[in-house]
Amino acid sequence: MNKLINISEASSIAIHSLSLIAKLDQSINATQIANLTGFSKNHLSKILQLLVKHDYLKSSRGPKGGFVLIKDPKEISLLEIYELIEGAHSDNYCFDHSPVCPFQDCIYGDIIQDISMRFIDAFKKRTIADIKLKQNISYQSILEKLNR
Amino acid sequence: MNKLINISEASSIAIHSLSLIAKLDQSINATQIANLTGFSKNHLSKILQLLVKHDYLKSSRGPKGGFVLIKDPKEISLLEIYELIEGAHSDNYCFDHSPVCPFQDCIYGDIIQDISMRFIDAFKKRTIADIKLKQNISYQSILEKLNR
DNA sequence: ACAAAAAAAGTATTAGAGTACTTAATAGTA
DNA sequence: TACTATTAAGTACTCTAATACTTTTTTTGT
Repeated sequence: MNKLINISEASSIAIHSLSLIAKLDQSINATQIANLTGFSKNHLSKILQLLVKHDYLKSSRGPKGGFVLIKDPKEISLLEIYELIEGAHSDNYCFDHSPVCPFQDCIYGDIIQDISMRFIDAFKKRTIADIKLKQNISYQSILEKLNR
Repeated sequence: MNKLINISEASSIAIHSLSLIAKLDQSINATQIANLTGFSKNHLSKILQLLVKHDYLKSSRGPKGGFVLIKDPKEISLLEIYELIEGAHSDNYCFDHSPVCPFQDCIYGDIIQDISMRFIDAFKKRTIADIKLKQNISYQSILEKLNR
């Protein structure tokens, strides 16, 4: 199944992981995050490395190691994470092929600009702190899972 | 530059080509379309083949060969071409990894559904006939270019 | 010091899009 | 009727980005 919007598994992992880590006041390791979210541990690890390198997370190695958040989740927008992973994006859908495109305006009409704008707006406003755990999933129940 | 919306060069070629062919009452070949639009002739040819196979175009080989439209352009929506090329799309951005995702609702909020709906609506309404040539580009001037 | 755990770094595989090349069909011409 | 040029159709290759896997390094508890 093709996706209309380009959101790679990589950015999905980044946003999920940050949200989860933000809810905890102790460190959590890659295996635990993978178990809780269902992403592959390998891929997840790679993304977490990136988030460490960009100063969203602090990592510690060895037994009892793991990751903690070192930024205020209210200050982390989905957009900045999305762009960190996917790179900056453009809403120019002319493929730069034709110096003399014979068509008036963009053949797609205004829709591309319209929805790009909406997406960016929404992802700029929404922060990691806005993402909530299910109500029946308590901090307690997560900790229990971690220790299995 | 990454694109927010998944529109491959392939669907762009399909929509551009159909629109151009729709404006002509004589056949036009792949080289000519490539010259007018700036797409690579190779890629373009491949896409035109697909459109022939799906009964949007009729092709003829040999000298004076080329392509003509065999459907009413008012009846061809951008959506059907888009989906023909890209495949059916899904707006499920849960990557199907976790049977027990710990998050409430979708972490992205409602934005994905919202803009998917807008996109589909717009692409369903807009047809090949709606795509206009630039005002200063006449049928005549296209024909001139064709014969260079 | 040693062994186990964990992150980090490096390597390999895969899938899809786009490209290049080859084959088959057609029309004009002599 | 055969020859040649032209054009679409078909096939095979390449390149890249995303994801998966493996090895190395660091750390901690005994």
